[in-house]
Amino acid sequence: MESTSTRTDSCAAPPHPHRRPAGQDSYTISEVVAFTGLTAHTLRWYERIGLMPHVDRSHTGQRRYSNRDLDWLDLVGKLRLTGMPVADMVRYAELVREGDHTFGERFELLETTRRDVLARIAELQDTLAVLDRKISFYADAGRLYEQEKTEKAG
Amino acid sequence: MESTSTRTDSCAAPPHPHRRPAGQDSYTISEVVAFTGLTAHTLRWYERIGLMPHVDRSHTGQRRYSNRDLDWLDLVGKLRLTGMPVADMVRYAELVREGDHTFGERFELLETTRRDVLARIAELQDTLAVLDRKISFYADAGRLYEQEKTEKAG
DNA sequence: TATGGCCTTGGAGTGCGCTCCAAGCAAGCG
DNA sequence: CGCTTGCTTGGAGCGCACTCCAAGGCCATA
Repeated sequence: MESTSTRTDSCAAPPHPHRRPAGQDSYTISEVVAFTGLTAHTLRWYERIGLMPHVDRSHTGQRRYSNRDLDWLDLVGKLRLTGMPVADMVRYAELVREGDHTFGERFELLETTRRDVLARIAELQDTLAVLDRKISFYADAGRLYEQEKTEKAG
Repeated sequence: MESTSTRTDSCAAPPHPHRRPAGQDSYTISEVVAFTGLTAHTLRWYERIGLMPHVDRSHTGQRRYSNRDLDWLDLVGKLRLTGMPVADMVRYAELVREGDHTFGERFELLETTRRDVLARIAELQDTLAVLDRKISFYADAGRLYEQEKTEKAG
């Protein structure tokens, strides 16, 4: 994925149960839809905008995805969850296509993303604290409300 | 904010330096822009779609925001960071307007949001792990690359 | 042979969250 | 008075990330 040389990215992904072994890894678009949760429209759109490396075709011109493609889609899915714009992911894909001399730039892009993710987690934890305070306020208020009703009734 | 009764939400916010004391809390839209980072367009749009409680007006019809409004905007800002759709925030605002009998529903909405935020944090930490693996891969690859250059040169 | 299912394409459409525009009003200043 | 600044409004427009459409090809089964 990251490398066009023999030195490939061996740190890619944990094993997936539905995957076929190397050599027989040829999935139709609808299989990939089932695996990833993306729509076929989105998969084709990713290709159009340059977010996918070249995808193999059958003799009738239909897409045939490889394990490598699935790995890439996993990464894209993760990056998408961080809120990274698609344009930035396309940039990363371009760097991968350009070869090993872009290692440095890829490194920096990932580092920046990492910092963004850390900041995002911090923001969310901040928000969580606010939510927790509000939730316990409402829990207390709810108890008081129930109590008042009982007192009025009794 | 949460309550129309005397039992108000006392757990709202840490002190903000730029705020004026109760009684003199009357901010123009451009002041609120400076405080919140939102645009005036967005502030007016929030009002149009029902995301703001009623905002005071000056004798000439200009908006005058209160500390209470700023607290509300802080909360909205936090919820926005969680990715909560604006429509859901509008729903929450409606519940607040409807009065104390919606406490239960507000509680549930916040609880659901809390769970979403926890899930989101977990996703991001997952992504962080992937990024860290890739980053260390590129760090190693970069070192190897430098070494090769040196060997060729030497 | 025909019917259905799965796939192909370029291009148009959608929903969200803003973002901006045109036209106009009120206040302050030289 | 004219000019600038800051605000008002309804409605149109924009960018992103899809999402869908129309029209058609290939092929297996009845």
